[in-house]
Amino acid sequence: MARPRNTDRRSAILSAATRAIASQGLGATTAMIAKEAGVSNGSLFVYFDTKAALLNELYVALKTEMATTSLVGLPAGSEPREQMLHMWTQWLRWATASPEKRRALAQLQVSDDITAASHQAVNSASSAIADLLERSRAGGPMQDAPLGFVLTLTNAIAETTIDTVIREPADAEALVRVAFDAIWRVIAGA
Amino acid sequence: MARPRNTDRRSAILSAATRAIASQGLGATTAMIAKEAGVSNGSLFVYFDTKAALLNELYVALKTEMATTSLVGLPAGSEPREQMLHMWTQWLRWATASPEKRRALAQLQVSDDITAASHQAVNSASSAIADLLERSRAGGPMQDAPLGFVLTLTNAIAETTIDTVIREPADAEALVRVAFDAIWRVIAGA
Amino acid sequence: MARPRNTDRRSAILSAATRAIASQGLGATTAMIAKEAGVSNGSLFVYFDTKAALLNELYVALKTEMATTSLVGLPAGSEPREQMLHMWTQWLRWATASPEKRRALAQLQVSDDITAASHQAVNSASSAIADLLERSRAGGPMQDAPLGFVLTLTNAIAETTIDTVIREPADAEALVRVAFDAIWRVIAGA
Amino acid sequence: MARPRNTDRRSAILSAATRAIASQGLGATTAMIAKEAGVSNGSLFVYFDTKAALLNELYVALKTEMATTSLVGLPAGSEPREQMLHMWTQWLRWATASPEKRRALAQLQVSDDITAASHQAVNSASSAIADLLERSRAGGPMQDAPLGFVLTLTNAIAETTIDTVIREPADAEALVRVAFDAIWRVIAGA
DNA sequence: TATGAATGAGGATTCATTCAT
DNA sequence: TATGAATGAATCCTCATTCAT
Repeated sequence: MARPRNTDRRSAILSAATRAIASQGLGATTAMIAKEAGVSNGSLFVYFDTKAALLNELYVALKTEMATTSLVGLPAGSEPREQMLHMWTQWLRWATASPEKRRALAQLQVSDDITAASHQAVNSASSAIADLLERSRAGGPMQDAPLGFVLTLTNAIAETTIDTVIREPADAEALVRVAFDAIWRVIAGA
Repeated sequence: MARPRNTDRRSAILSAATRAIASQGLGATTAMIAKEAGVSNGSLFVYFDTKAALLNELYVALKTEMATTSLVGLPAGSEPREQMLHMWTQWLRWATASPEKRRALAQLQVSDDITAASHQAVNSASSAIADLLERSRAGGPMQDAPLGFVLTLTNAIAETTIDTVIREPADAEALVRVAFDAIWRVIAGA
Repeated sequence: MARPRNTDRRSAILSAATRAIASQGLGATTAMIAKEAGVSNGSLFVYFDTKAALLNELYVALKTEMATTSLVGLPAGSEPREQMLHMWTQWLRWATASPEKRRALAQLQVSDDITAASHQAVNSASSAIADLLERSRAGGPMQDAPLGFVLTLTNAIAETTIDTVIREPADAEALVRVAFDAIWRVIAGA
Repeated sequence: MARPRNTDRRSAILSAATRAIASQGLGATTAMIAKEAGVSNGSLFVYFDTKAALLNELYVALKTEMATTSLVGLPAGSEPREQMLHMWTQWLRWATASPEKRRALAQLQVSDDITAASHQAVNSASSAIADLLERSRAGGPMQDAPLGFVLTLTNAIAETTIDTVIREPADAEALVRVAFDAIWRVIAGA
């Protein structure tokens, strides 16, 4: 049952789940999600074996989308700092343009339902980001730390920034610049 | 008169809740918690009106304990960096010594059951930390950012570090040092 | 499409509730009612949002049935006394034929769970009875009393009679006749 | 444990139960009642073995008080109608002066917790009333009906009247007179 | 005797999942 | 395939009653 024809329905459900989780948290019921998707209760289980399966798939989809979007139009030949800044800007654009996706993702990230496999899948999906990070930290104070740590760290800072911006969009621009400088200091020193 | 209300029981429940939440997540049932505390199902509700009330109290207790412990023996006259380092060390010591408290706290932090009042209570409990942060960033690149942002940012970095250390305690010492330098770079520049 | 919602099931639950309440009182649990109806615990809540909702619906259904039955075959052109006697006879027939309905109704009538709306709904359902009562008391000693009072009074006498008849069916016939005369004396004098 | 010294406490509890039941219905918890009585939870069970025991005792006490009060100052040598009128007046005075007792009694009367023994006890307590009723109906249309039936019937009419008066005290006086005439018509004819 | 802490058997309700149509 | 009715285990919480003090 895991992959029937109608792709629209699948994504309708995933999209509904995003909205439901953003507003109700992980406690959003499958009934709510189905209703939000304009689909029957039972249909949800035609497309996803389990609520957990839905959650995992949504997590991977959201995180992958985020990674992909962040890399769109990356200036190929530029310096790492330039590229990081580009990524950072894209990332924030995505998150502020889709606050519901961001909120849902934040919830999913800490859920016990997300399997190690999903976390793994996401990691490999963001290998391009990892590469960029690798190049950015070369010769810097973080060069000997585990790459995973640097990744998570960057992610944590980014998410904190995003959440602050979403909550108080007043001085967003300034804040975003300050935050990028902070990230760069973390990764590349000075 | 009557059997006096047993303060041990209260803390037994809080402590059991910590363990249960650390291992089962916020879905840990009141029955589990009561059993783990060696207390009857109904007794839990003698001490806490509601599961949410228990969660909130636990959150405040844990976070306050973390803040208090981090400040124990703070070298009064020293430079901000010295003091931050001290706090950082203490913080990590607490977290690594009590991984269950750390895990429970991580879950509680994102729970919808935690009221604004509890978050407020915690904030005021950690005002000393805020002060230290304020002094540390003076004249640095973060001096104009909202203090709350700097606080959350520091917190995020710390927690990421702690989680990594807990997961892979191999090169803990080195990692901790690297992470502190990163934090200092974020807050104070250079 | 899907399994159509079974109307029998609804009435099975209502009917089971009647029996359960007749024998156990309003404390009859939803579990008992569901079991008695040959339905799962959860199904009860598919048909009734709440135990209180079930109770209210049952109350209205029972009282309406009682009113309707009492009016079946009412001799249209007859004198009020004739009509009242007819109603009285039908009423008693219904009550003695369905002692469980009568007992359940007695309990529901005094329940705090029955809303004003339900009481209202019942009132309008028994407007034909009210009309008959109005005609019967015309020119009699009760002509200036509030109609609601006369209605409740009649109801109280009827129910007392019914309960006595159900408890001791020995001289039912005589008792019923005596009681009717009493009612008529109350309403119409002489 | 059924009858310890301190009579004040006993009656404090009974009185508290009256108030609690009047306002909360039979669902009033023993905790509520104890608190209302200014007595500890556990003490209630020193005086009454069981909640049901408390309820039964309260029922008997209330009903007995009602009967006794109704007979105070009964004009000894008068005609039955005169005596009935006196009783009726006293009864209504008691009920309107103590609406909480009346409300509690109404609830208790239909409770499954009240044993047959309690109902029996009440009957014998109101034997004087029964006597009066017996004399009143002599030679009338109710002379051959079971005495118990006539008693319950009278009671039902009285209670309906009381409830109406309590609910809408506007034309109380007129209503009370009309109702008495109705009762007398029921019992003694014309 | 008086207290109120402690108990644990329920009780109403929810919800992921199954299944008849 | 799509539906939504049906399920029943699981959950939080209540409350009469017991018992240590």
